[in-house]
This record gives sequence, structure tokens and C-alpha cells, in this order.
Amino acid sequence: MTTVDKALSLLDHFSHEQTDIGLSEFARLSGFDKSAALRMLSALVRAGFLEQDAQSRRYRLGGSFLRFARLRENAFPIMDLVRPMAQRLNAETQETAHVSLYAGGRLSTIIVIDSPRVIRAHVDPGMNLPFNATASGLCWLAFSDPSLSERHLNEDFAQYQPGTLTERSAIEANLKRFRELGFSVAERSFDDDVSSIAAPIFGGQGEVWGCMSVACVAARVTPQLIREYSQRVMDAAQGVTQALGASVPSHYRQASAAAQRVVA
Amino acid sequence: MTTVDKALSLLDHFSHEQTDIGLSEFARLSGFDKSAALRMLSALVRAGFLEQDAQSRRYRLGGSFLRFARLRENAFPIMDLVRPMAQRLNAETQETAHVSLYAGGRLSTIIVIDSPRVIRAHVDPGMNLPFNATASGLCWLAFSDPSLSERHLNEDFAQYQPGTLTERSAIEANLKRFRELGFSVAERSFDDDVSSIAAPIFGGQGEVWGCMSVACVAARVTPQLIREYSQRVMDAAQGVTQALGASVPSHYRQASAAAQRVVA
DNA sequence: CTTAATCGGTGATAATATATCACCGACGAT
DNA sequence: ATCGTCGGTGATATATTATCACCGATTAAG
Repeated sequence: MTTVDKALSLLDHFSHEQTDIGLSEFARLSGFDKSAALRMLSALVRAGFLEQDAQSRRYRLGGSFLRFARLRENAFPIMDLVRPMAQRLNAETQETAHVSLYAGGRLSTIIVIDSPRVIRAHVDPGMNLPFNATASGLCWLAFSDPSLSERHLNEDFAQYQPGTLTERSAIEANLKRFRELGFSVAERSFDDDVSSIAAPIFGGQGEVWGCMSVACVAARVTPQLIREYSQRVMDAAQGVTQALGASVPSHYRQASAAAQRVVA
Repeated sequence: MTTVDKALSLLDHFSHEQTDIGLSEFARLSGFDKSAALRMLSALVRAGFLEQDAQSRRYRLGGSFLRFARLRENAFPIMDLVRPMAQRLNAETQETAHVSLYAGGRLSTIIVIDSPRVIRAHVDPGMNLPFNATASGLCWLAFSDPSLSERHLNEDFAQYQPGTLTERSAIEANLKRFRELGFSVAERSFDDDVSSIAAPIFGGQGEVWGCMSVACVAARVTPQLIREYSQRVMDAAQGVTQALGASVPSHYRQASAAAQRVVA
């Protein structure tokens, strides 16, 4: 682990709930020495990746992210390209559609199109998705290169709900099934009231960029609905793959209607 | 200069034109040893700040920027807050409105609302604005804390046009005038066909977050127009300042109509 | 008005990651 | 066939970083 790795890992302690962090807090969260943390934090501030509040002296994510996100969008206009596909999926299913992206060892939501219905699944934009408990996470594990997914299969998995998969053997059995189906399903496994379906988005070299997913109100989900939605999710994901200028890799074939057995 | 500084400085070589960079190219641009550059680049890749194309082996900005930009927007919804003000300015002036943000020692454009007219000033979104040659850059210099602006006043300034200010003394004379006026003007100094007007956006501690600006077709600009537009730019900038939850610092007063002498 | 615990930050020294160099096989152009 | 470039590797001298105790300033409790 180089110094740069350590410095950048500090940024990972920010989340929806944790929008600003103090020096000592950083040291505690990261396990680094306060002095070492300060040196790294200062470097991040100099580069604009962090800003320090003049009064509270606490740190928050900096303005450079806006600049670089813009530059990246200029080179790879993903957001503008993905959003319409998510909106289509949202319109077709009337459920919350969201897209996640794999970067830096994390699968994070970058787009959320909320369901128009009154009772809807809420997905936090920007949140990191647990690999074992969400359809997107399982989808990524199922279709990623084994050398990459191996790393995440060895994590300590949290049990969010009674039905959450935490045993590696159980997870791998499901991944095998998802590979056959061409999509993944997670029923009441992260949130007790939400069931999701996800399909992989591929990049130019056949790697999994991220996932297209619908988060449904679990009470509304039926085997019949999973058959229908999974097809739409796969279509949307494949649409993004093609819009990215990539082609669906040979090892991935969308499950035929016949192959889509009802998911228990 | 710590290792982290060096690693992060590598990212600064990306731009609109330069969307992907190879290893040797990085070493040349940065002046670092190829081996050292590779180590830092690898760390950036691990963190998702860079992605490496599997075929060409060249590097491009990574997906983590989307994630962190989202997280930051969640904590500080600047874009959604600034855009409507820029749109208003655009509607009022019929010229290209843009907003820039100071971060990491750079003033970069984060929002551009194009003029609706056929002949319009084009502003590259994401580009870095030279401090000496643009209204936004001069505006930032004029209203920033002297300890901060000092650093940028010592740069080697490029002469983009015959009228570009490059001498520190000349620049400082203008800054003084801009401080009195409450806004800045740059006529044909970056691009020969563009004249811009900018006003500062302040943060909670009276620091300059960035600038609101109109980039006008120079041929359309008259002293009368500058009087009118400058007022609108200042209003828009002040609107953003207040929307950010900050208040205009005491040392900044918008110029009264009387104080707005015509800009030669 | 103490006392104690926290905060952000500093500075010296031991330990460790980094800078530098020559070198590798692969690819393309001449 | 030769040259120059590419991305990447590995050994060693060196410079940066980790660790520790410590600082003054705040804050909350007694």
C-alpha cells in the first residue's frame, strides 16, 4: 500500500451521512496517525480534493471533483448517455430505476430515476452497494472477470436481512444461476421491503462497467413480473453497452425466454 | 511537495484536448521518472481516479470522479443551485453565461449556458481560465484574499491577444479598479472576438468560491451594454452567494449606478 | 474557577517507501 | 535489419514518511 493509496483511501470515509470529517475523526476512522493523516489531508486540500471549513476546521469533499467529473464527461459522456436508458426502464416498469458504476473497488450508484408511484423504493444516489446483498452487487460479481471478483468474494459480508446471502458458497451458487439467466435478482436481501433485478453493462474490453437495475416494492413483485422486468432491464443494460460503443461479450448471452425459469 | 501532491498533479495534465495519456507521455509532461510515474499512476488506477484502456494501455480519468462529484453535490448542491442563476443571466443578456469555480489552484468552468443567438461566444466547459486574460480570472484575483491571490499574481502570464494584460503592475491597477466597480471586464483579451464581464461568488467565510460571468460577442459590446450587463452579472452572482447560504462580505459592495463609470 | 478531555496541529527521530538508473521484450517506421 | 518508441521491471541509494510526545485552544463538567 503506497502513500498515495493511503491518502486516497481517506476520501472513502465520506458518505451521505458523513459529509464532513475532522482531523482526529479521520485518524480514528482510517487507523492512521493523526500527524500522518494531517499531512495527507493537506495534500488533498492543496489539490482541491478536499476543502476545509475555516470555522469548524472540518474537511469536506472539494471542488476539484466537479472539474474532473466534467472533464471525464467531456471525454466519456456517460451520464447523458445512461440517463435516457434508465428513464425508459423507469417508464416501462413504473419502479425506481438506477445505474451503478464500478470504480475504485466500489460499486456506487450514479443515477437514480425515482418510481412515479406513491409507494416507491428509495435508492440513495452516491451510495456504495454491498456486493452480497443487492441485485447490482451480485450482478457485478456474476459477470465480472473472476480475477477481479475474487477480491470481493473474500470480503466479510454483512447480514442486512434474514435472507441476505453471507456464505461464499451460497453466493457462488447464485452467481452461477445468474450467469445462466443473464441477470440477477435480490429479494428483500438489503432492505426488507425492496426486491431488485439487475443486468450488466459492458465496456469495450468485455469488462463490467456497472449495472442497470430496477428496485421494486417487494410486495408488488411476482414471478411473472420478474420475467417481464428482467427482460426490460437486460434490454436497457444492453442499450447502454452499445451506446458506450462496446459490444456484448461472447460469454454473455441474454437468457432466452425459455431459459427464464421463475426465480424462487 | 509530498508524494501525494506529485501523484495528484499528474491528473492536471488532462484537458479537453488531452483525454487520454500514456505512461511515457506522463513522464515527459510531469518531469517525473517513468518508473515513479507508473507507481503513482497505478495507485490512481486502484482508487478509480484513472482507468487504463486494456488495448492501448493509455490512461483516462476514472469513474470515481462521478461518484465523488455526486457525493459532494449531495452535501453541497452547487450545480442545481447555480444553474438557474446562470440561466437567468443568459436569458437577460442573450449572451453566453458561465460559472467558474476555484479549486486546487485552478479556476475552472463548471457550467455554461450558451447564448441563444446565432453568433455566440463559445466557452469550453471544464477548461481552466487564465487569471490574467479572462474576466473571471481577473475577478477572482481582485476579490480573493491577498494571501491566496499573491500566488497567482506571480505566474508567468501568457499573451493571448495584443491587449492581454501580462505585466503584474498593469494587472494590479486593473484589479484596484475592479474592486471599486464590484465586477471585472476583459475585452478581447483571451479571444479576440470575445469580451466578458464577471462578478464574484462568495462562500461562508467571505472567500471567493468562483465567478459568474457573461461572455459576449465583442462586436456587440458598448459602454452602455457593460453598464447594464455588469449589474445583471452582479445580481446573479450575489444571488448565488445567498443561495449558498453565505452573505456578501463587508469589504465587497456592489458599485452603485453612479460609481459605474464607463470602462474604456 | 478548576479539572479533564477533547480538538487541530507541531516537531524530532527511526523506519520505510520512494527516486533513479539501466534494462527488458514488443511494436512500428524507415 | 535497424532504430526509436512504447509499457513495464528490478536493485540500490536516498529522501520521505510513520511514530511519538507534546503544544495551545476549546469545551463540558464539577
